[in-house]
Amino acid sequence: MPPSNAKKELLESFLRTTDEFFSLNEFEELIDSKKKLRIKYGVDVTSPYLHIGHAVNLWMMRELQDLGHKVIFLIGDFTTQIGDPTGRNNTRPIIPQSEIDKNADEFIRQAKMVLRFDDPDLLEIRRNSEWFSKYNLSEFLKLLAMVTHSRLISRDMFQRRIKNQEDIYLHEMIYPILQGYDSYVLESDLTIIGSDQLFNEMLGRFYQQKFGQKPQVIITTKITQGIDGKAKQSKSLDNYIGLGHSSRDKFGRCMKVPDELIVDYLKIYTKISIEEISIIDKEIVKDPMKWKKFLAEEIIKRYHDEASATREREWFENTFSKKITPEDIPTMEVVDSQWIAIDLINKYFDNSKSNSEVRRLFKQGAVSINGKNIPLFDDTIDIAAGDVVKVGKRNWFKLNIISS
RNA sequence: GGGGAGGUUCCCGAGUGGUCAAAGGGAACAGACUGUAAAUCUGUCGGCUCAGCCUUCGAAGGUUCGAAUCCUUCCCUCCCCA
Repeated sequence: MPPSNAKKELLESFLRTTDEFFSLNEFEELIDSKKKLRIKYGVDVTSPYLHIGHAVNLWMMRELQDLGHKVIFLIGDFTTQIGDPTGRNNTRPIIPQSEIDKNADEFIRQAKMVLRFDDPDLLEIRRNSEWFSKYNLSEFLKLLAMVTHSRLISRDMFQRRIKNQEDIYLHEMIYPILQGYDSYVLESDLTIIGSDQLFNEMLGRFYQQKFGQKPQVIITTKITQGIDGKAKQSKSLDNYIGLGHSSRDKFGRCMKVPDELIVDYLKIYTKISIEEISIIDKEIVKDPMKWKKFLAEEIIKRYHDEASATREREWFENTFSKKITPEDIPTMEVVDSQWIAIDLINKYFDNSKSNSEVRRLFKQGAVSINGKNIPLFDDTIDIAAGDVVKVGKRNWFKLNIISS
């Protein structure tokens, strides 16, 4: 039987962002089976910041949703109490339940930018405390009896710690077992993950087989460097484009991406066709900025809309290329029309910067009013309503004088 | 239980009695340059009533004219042995 068009399209689309299938054959079988798939999407809600890297996985799931498959959005509220040791060279702090709930809400708010949450046939929300909080010890021991110690410590991360003579706490070793068991409980057919989760999800396959279930297919996705061109995107390095960022920030952050990364970003983070990207790849040296803006617009279109994309591009061009003071800047209301320069700026920053820091800004020539540089922080200046103050590259505000 | 190493400014990491607000790197910020919030270059990067003063080097005491550096106690982290 020749592959259907839909399947072909799906595979092509998936190949673009897939690192590895475990296995491709099994995946194709799943698609061919015409079965409504259950896609496990397990979430660690330690910190609720989704970036466009996470969203790569979400978009793949969204594609499956659009074909009628169902995402099981699994909040790992129980396992979060343990803390996933993945990628950590030290033990993760444990966060309280109230925090977990709050984070889960925020997480969902962001995931909604990609996944459909509106149809219970396409998405259901579960929590693994449902089964683990009342799980009994003898059952648990049976689970443990199925896995050997050497299998668990074969994990690269554990190996690293052993090599460095660092501690491995027992609950950390249990974590993969619990995550794996989730797959069995949810009868997962498929899960789409970062490659760092591979070991845990492989245990899912293991347990499913042990319990007579068909093992889930695992798809790991490609990872690109962060916007600083270094490590992968992360909150702590602040080198990510977050789903929670405003469209303006998304645009700016895209512009921060090193030129060399533009093509990779187009491949992974947009739906621009591969053919078109290969043309861009050849063109790009001539005018990297043009294509970086293009990338930024595409990304904003994906999470917001076309109008925002255009608006932010224009804002960026006007503000940074043409150096036109933007229209939509905050207004600061003041009473007096005569100020010591530094007091005015301090008022704007509202104690978020120290006096020394603000003085430095003056010294470095970062402060201007209506385009005229104010070099001395202790100058007395006369201001009028409508005056525009600029501090550094990205801070502007307008003055409004109110009568007391 | 025994032995050893260590806790330095946002991060990494030098510094072992004065020349230390503390090297170097990273991050960040500013300026220049640029078609980019890329790259590159330069500068800044504890606080203040700022050419001076004040507070920092896990905590508290002590020695000294003078301590991040020496001593004492305490707290914490890591490693080894049993």
